[in-house]
Amino acid sequence: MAARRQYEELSQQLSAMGAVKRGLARILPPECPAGSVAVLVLLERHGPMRIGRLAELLAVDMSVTSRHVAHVAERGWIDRTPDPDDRRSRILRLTAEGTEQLAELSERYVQALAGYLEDWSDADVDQLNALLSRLRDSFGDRRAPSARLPHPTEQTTRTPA
Amino acid sequence: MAARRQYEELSQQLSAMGAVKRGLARILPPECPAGSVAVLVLLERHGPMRIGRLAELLAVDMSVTSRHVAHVAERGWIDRTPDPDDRRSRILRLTAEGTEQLAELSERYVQALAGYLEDWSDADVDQLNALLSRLRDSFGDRRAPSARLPHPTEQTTRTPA
DNA sequence: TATTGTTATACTCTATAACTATA
DNA sequence: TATAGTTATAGAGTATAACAATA
Repeated sequence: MAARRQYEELSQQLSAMGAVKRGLARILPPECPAGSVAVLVLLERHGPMRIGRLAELLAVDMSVTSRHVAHVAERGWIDRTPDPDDRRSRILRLTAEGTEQLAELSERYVQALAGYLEDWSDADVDQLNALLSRLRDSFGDRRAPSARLPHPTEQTTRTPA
Repeated sequence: MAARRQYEELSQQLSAMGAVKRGLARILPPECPAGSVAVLVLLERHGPMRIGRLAELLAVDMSVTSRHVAHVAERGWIDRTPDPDDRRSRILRLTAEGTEQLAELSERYVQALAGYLEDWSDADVDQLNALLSRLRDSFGDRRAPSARLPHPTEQTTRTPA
């Protein structure tokens, strides 16, 4: 349990992260906004999955996920095959083009970060990664790359009907 | 200079911060979205200023700042008095109502963070604050609470005419 | 002419709610 | 009836560009 002043500063720091995110977003190609990147990355990390699972990992509503997925599917970066176990669903899978796009994106991110963070040590970056991962955990987000124990009360990311 | 894998993870962590920001945004009253909070906080920390300076601190375009400022001014949280030195500008200043609103917001943030981060130590929060501050610095953002040395090449936050 | 600020327009990301198809 | 997914609509945040007033 930390002090009031620390929390005030943290809320400031978090709201200021917008500038950092915009800095990273600027390096993306116009056809591939941040939402698309997130879809591609999660499909690579976790393998093929249904849209509901993806929404959970993204920690956004399924309706949002549906639009991001439509965007990347239109560009051929993923395909959607019927789920044999449940015909309401389709299985999302990265295509070869998607994998290629992802490699290109990763290259851009790494280049940009290497430029911005040239004076950061290995340990600094590790520490920041670890703290951010823990922060997301504390906020109840269970997205990669910090997958954890499944919770007994699995919350849905769904608009309540 | 860190390794490729660390940069890839960091870009992931940063994009995942959206969930944390949404978690914090949900505690705000409907009349006072995050953009308004940022304006109020900066006016409290830095004192009265013009809109151009505020845009710089917010690290967003002046057009965006103008809208946020209009929002908080309409609600009486700031006032705008003509700048005697330059009649194109007005000086933005927190009102008593604004200060009150800010106290209420601060309370909400602290409560929320204390809840989310109950198992974080003092030192953990300090460390995260320090790393986030440094991260913003590395991305060239000069917003509070990590004000630093002024740069000789003061970049504008302005749409290029 | 250049600068400060405002406004119009457009785009991304998000949530809520209504809807379709299947379970 | 309930669930998986889609679509329509709305709102916040942002940027670009055109504009007004002043320097």
